Amino acid sequence: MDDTTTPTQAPTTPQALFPDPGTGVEVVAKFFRALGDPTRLRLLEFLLHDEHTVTECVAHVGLSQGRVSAHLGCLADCAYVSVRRQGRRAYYRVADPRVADLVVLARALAADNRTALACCERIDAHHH
Amino acid sequence: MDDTTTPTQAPTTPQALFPDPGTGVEVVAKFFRALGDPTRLRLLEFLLHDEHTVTECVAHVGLSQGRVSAHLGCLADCAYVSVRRQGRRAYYRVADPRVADLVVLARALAADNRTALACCERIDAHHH
DNA sequence: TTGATCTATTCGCTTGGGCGGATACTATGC
DNA sequence: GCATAGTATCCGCCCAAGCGAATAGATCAA
Repeated sequence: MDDTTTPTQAPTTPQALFPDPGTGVEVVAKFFRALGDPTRLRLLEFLLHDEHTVTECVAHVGLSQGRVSAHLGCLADCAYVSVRRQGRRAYYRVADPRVADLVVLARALAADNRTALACCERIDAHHH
Repeated sequence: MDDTTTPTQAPTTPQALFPDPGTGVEVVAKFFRALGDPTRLRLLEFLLHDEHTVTECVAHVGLSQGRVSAHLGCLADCAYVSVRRQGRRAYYRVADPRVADLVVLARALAADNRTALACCERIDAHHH
């Protein structure tokens, strides 16, 4: 699905910092935010290795089926994962190999500063 | 899935997927979450090019001084930026060159799927 | 068909965290 | 000394979004 009617990029954003300023800060922030939830990040890393059904993901993260389904849908919306439907099952997997690069890079950075990160109370990885 | 055949691995986390599984999912998610806010992402990209004082950042994003200071503190806690104090001023800048790589990679991925991303209502980049 | 299984969506409930405004603290200038 | 500029922290307010439970569809098995 491509927006053939619109020109190459949106003329609305006032900043021209990056090669494609058409993708606004809001959208990129939303993209990052998708990985800002521990459950979704755990699911994504689970799907980096093999494709899995929703039920398998539920068993892996231990949350309610509805929640897991919504999280997977979110990851799919953000194109972190793709879905393959077969019968009544849905098989999710990581679509783009660059996703793994992104996670590895972030993990490397986070690991180098994990002490300071863990102490940061301004963001409290909200979980029980 | 044959997770029943669990070979002896990390005692705390059930997954041994990455070189450093010691850095938990919670911490990495917190790391991503720091960039999940449009204001912080805008500030980070502003600081990718040159170092800037808090006042300059306030002028750039147009929010209250207290908010901007807190955001910069958050970015510093997560080691995205470093601070240099001189007199009564604080100069912030991006510390690690890998941070630029991370942003560029994420922007490339987000740009490739910006249409779907923008339509994702499960995450509503919460901003007026 | 009927019933079981698998997935997606909706609904309250609750909390994390962004916001401005007020305030505290420190360094410079007069 | 006092005033001002620059920064950081605190305090309510309020909404995005995570959670489980219930429910709705859709597919397979008998």
